[in-house]
Amino acid sequence: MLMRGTSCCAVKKFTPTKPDTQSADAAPPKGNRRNRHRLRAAVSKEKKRPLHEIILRDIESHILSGDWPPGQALPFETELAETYNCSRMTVSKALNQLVQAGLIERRRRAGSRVAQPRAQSAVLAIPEIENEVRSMGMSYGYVLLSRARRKTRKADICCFAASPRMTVLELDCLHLAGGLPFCLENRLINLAAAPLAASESFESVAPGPWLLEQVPWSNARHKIRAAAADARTALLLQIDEGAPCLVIERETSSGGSCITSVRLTYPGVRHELTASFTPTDNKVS
Amino acid sequence: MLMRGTSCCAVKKFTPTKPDTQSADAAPPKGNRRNRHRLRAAVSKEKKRPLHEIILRDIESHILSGDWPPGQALPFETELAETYNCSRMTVSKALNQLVQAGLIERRRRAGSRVAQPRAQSAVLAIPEIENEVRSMGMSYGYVLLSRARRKTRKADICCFAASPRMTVLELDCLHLAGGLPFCLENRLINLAAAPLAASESFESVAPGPWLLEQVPWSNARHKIRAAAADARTALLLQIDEGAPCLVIERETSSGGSCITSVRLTYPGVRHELTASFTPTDNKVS
DNA sequence: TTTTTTGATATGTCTAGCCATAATGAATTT
DNA sequence: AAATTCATTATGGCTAGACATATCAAAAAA
Repeated sequence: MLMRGTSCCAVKKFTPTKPDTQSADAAPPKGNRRNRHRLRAAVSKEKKRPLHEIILRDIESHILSGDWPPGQALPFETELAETYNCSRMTVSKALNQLVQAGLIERRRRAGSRVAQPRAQSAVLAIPEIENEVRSMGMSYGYVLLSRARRKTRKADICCFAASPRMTVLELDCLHLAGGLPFCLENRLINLAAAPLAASESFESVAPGPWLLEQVPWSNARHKIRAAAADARTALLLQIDEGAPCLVIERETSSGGSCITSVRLTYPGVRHELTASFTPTDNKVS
Repeated sequence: MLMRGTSCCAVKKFTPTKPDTQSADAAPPKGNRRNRHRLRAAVSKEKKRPLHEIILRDIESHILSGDWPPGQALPFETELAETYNCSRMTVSKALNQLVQAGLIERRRRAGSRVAQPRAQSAVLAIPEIENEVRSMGMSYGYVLLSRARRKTRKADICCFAASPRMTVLELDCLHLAGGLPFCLENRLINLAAAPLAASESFESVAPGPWLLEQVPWSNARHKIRAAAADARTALLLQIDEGAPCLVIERETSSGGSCITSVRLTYPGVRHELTASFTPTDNKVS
């Protein structure tokens, strides 16, 4: 109310490099908008990208280059709106995405500032084994080693160990790549949560893909560690006993109750997990 | 243009459970808005949470519960706007957050639908080693083993190996927890990118924290694998030669040029990486 | 029959405002 | 001096539209 003139949007912004050709002072909103569009296209050669993304990338580059160090206060929304000649909402959209990416922090009266670097984090992709094998250009094979129904034990992977005894289906399977052992899978399925598993043989379909079809969605917890191959593992994976293996354990739960847990054992020499992380564009590759 | 009546916002929405008390047909926008606010507070007991988040959680629960299976088409934005008695933009915000979370997919003419479950992914937190040790309630120690300036070699971690020979600072250090070896660090620092490193002894400060202060921000690539300890590693970590180790390699680059690479070797038996992942609320714990 | 055109439509982007809310600092009261 | 009030201010949330654009399907043209 006080600052009517500069309130939400800069109604008129004179870019130094290219003065507005049509300087009709009280131009109707439509005409003004056209002008802005043309001006934007002329100034930033990138015609296709939406404005909020241009703003995001621009600010991101200021931060990534060290131009704006951690703790640095960003211009206010209204100022940025004027700078980019757009509405406050568009700026806000860009800034909120930067908050999500962890690059900036915002507080209501205090404004926005560049965040302090946090703990290193990474988005880790743990693909379906079949896809993983095929994407390496190798043939995929699957063998069911054992299938048994039993009660949970203390030694079981965490979520099953914690809860009182429940009936689970235990599967041991071997995934092959190019005819050679690729990964050993030890799987527990909560029969209370996925009763259909009891009538599935799992001889031709691996439990992972099967479960994906059954259980709607999931929250997952992973543990990754290195371990020495025991005698049985060594035999099955055709490696030496004591050889290092990469072990990935995953518990999948849905709404508090554990659905399944799995332990994947990869020969250490043959397998590698990769993860990449960029602040804004954090895609799982 | 055709569907004027139902275009953007449902101007009037009669909730079955609570018919609108003020049924002034052409109520001014302001009064109407007040009504909506009161109505919303009465219907959904959650007063504090913003509407777009309520919508997000609501749709999320439909998907997570399996009520809306993968491939299921969601109601259109306009329909949801009517359902929740809000504007299309608010619905759009919620839906776009669900896209970011990977729960739904949207296409322009086709509408929105529940996404097929993708490759398992997880947000992996790789903390600063000192914090990691201290958070376990153990004392932290740091020892610099060697410090040398040299040219890059073919055998160096990828990004350095790829580029033509450049001058790097190579550091070997040992991190201790409770007086025992915890992690072995092999670090390369690009002296062109971080020239100040040349005049830092790294005898009292580990290169990780030091670099965080120097380099503004970073994109990182990680590789995780299991490997057997070689003679030197075994000696330094006080484990047996050939014992399994968890090896984490990280390359940090900024704007295309590699800043630093690091190989962290943890004794397999003593260390575990954990990662958690929930579709929408994916926090690094 | 095949290709092209055309219209319909749902989302994508953006605007120019509105009011709410949290945080701050100054003025006022206790 | 301490506590309380109060105006200020920047972000948070939201609206009621507008136009843009991708895309699907049906009609028209080849």
